[in-house]
Amino acid sequence: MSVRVRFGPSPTGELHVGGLRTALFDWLFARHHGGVFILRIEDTDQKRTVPGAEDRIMQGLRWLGLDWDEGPDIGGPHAPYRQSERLPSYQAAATQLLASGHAYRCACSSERLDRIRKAKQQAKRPPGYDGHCRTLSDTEITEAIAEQGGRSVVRFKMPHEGATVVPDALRGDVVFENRLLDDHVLLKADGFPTYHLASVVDDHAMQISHVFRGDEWLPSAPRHLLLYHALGYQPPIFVHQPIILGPDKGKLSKRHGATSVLEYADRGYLPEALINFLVLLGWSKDDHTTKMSLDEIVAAFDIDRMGVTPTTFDHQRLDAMNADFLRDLTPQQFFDRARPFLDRLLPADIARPLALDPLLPLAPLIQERVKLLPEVADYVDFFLTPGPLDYANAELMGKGFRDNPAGALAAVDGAREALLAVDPWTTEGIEAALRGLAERLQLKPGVVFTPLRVAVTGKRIAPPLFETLTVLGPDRVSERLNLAAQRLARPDD
RNA sequence: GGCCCUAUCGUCUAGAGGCCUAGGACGCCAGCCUUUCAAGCUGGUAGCACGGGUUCGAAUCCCGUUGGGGCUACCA
Repeated sequence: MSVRVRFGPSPTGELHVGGLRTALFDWLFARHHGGVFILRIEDTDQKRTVPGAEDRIMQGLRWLGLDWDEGPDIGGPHAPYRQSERLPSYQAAATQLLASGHAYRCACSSERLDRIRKAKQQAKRPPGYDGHCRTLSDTEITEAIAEQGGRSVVRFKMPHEGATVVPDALRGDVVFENRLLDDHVLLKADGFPTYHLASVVDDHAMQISHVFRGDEWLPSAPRHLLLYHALGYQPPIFVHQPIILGPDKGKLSKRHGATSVLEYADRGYLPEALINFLVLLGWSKDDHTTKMSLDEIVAAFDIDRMGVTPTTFDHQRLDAMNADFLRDLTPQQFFDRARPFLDRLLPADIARPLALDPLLPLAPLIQERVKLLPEVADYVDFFLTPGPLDYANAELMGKGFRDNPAGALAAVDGAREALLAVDPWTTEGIEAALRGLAERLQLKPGVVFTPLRVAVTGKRIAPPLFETLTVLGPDRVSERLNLAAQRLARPDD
């Protein structure tokens, strides 16, 4: 059987991690089996459809590199791939079900529906439609519809007896009592289908072989299965994945911070890290692998190693993974990725385009210090800024020279002098000179180096000192050291 | 309330009756290294929800309890 899977987001908002994980598994499964990955927009709810959402969903998928073989933008053998453009096929299916006696028209008003729902809830009976119109004769229902101003829906005629067995690829057969299922709506009054009808009709039309979806769909799976039977279709293989929980163990929602995929891009996560993290939420390669390239994942991915237990989204783990992937980048790749963030974050007085090439030697040192791309700004701004650095004198003294400007000044002056003799200007030469200085002053290196670090970077936390000085160059170093010396000589300012 | 899913360290997981005095990773703690911060290395902390079965033997199979989650729309 050829593998054909679809991701069917509904354009009602952002693509969040839950949906993304489903898309990822779809994509991986298709790629692993050399199958086809289809993007289908499920916009059957006119009221909730958000303009622009479809574009943003596609942007998110593209950012992750999840490319589709058939979709609304590129077409395909089963176009269109937007459900709002496939209305005739759902209407045809509804007509077929009406004719075969598997469905019936219903003219109940929403007021009546609300009323019976509330009554049933109070009576501790399962809510759901009571089947009022199911028993009406043709003339009666025609009359009722006329009374409602011509509005009607089409409902599925659930069997009152028996059970429906849903085969799930992850948990085996799941049994549902038919009598507990109500006559759900297939075709709404506005002529649009519900998810139930639309997905079944489309999955059949598009020859979908496997349906991956969140397990919140499991309770309605029997409805779908029964629909397949009623329409005479061969059902696909269902794979209901466990859902992703938020840190509070509830269903992941907007409340849990960045849930939109694009927001992860904005925050400086690498797509490869997000993918690696997400795929491990509900799937494992073996008993020890935690880091994989996309190719490795595609090669190893399959249903047999998917889990069934709900998983919690752990930001710390994502961050650690992102840091890990960041370190694997080459210096050039690293800056290429960081550049958009630096453009945005660095002060305007730094000329654009940013001259990052001279900093390339520092990249590995920065890479092992950041978890997210925006943090790079803090490690490079002092290399690029044209003006004097902004810092407090207390910073300059650090812990080693606390309330001791004279001590700090001695260190700075000593460094100025020691550095004068460094030629050529190399990391090794600088290190030798400054270590020599610390020895002469009979102070621990850390004590001596702190004022120097603050003088040249403006901060306590920075890349390693010697490399920083190397890249900064003798002129700027001496300029900054002089400024620091001046400030220390006037402790009151 | 009803129905469905589910239950291994705090988190993600390995485990498909003996290989388990339960393995890996993130986190956390300690030590080493050390010019700040990191990274790295070493070690440590911590778990089979509970109760019954089945079996020579159960984290693994069955039943129940409890916990967690989901669904219960003319939303998806």
